[in-house]
Amino acid sequence: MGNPLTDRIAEIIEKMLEENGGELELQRNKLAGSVGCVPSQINYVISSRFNTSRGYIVESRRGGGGFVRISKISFDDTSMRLMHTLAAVGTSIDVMSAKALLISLYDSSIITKREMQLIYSSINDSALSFISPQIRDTLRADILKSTILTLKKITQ
Amino acid sequence: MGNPLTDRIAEIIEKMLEENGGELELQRNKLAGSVGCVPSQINYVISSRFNTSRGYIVESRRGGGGFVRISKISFDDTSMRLMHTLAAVGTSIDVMSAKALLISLYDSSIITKREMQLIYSSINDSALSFISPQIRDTLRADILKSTILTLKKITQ
DNA sequence: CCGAATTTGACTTTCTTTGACTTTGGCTGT
DNA sequence: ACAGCCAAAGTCAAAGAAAGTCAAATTCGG
Repeated sequence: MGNPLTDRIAEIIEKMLEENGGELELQRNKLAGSVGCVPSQINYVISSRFNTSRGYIVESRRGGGGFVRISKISFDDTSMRLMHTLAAVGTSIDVMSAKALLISLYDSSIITKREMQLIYSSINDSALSFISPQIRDTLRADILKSTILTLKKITQ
Repeated sequence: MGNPLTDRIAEIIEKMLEENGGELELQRNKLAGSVGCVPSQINYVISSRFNTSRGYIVESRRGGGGFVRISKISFDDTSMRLMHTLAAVGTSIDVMSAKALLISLYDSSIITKREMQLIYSSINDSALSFISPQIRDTLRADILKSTILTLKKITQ
């Protein structure tokens, strides 16, 4: 216990997210200052608690006026199906299985044919040919999960 | 948050562009004065936000009565446009530029908003966080090019 | 005690802001 | 015509402002 820093920071962020309807923009150094930790701790919290597989989308910008934007993807309607798909992707997925998942989403009219083709073009082996085969499936899973989460976010 | 100067100036220019049907002539020092910044800041905004890869053409003249003319490129031919975009991606591309290209394709009605968001989700830093930063931009370019080629194939 | 999670900080990268200096073009007086 | 002045815009590099990365050190749960 000791209530690790990470948990306290995660709580703060969750609270802010709730107050802001699931989306917030924070300044890494400000938050670190107010909590009294080093800035990179915020990165740790975000990558360990607000990552894609937990249903968050994170964007950021450096330099003057920089920020970190975190948005939570809601868990409601059609998204049950998408959550299921997300889980099916797991931490690693091969081209064939990925294609099958996409076809199945298309069959259920969750994505259009065009969208299916576009998504497929971003995860097939030729798009990722530059990446070594050992980690290609992991990367493919990451990309696919990011896309599915976005789908969840924008479908409604 | 901090809403950097650059963004405010870019917004002003965008608004003027819209009001003028995609073409405008401004005076660098006047604009700088009215915004309250140093003149060269305007150059920074223009080169970082209104460059060729974002689909703008910039011309200017020095001396008395000088001006900066910014015009938005309009491609009537979709396939031409996609080839241009493909070239703009090159062998490596950062998130900001990639996003700008996608927005520009959306503005030209070549992709839908949903498609823009989906493609973006497959190339943003969080999707590729597993990949080392040194090669991330190269991978991003590969994925984006693969997607654009598919777009070219399926857009009749 | 071991391995996983956390904490820390030095270093890197990206983006923005500023200002000193340069270049260009038009105008004016001769 | 043209020399010189002035009014623009351009260039570039340094300084500043954030966020990101990485790995060593520490702590925690089993």
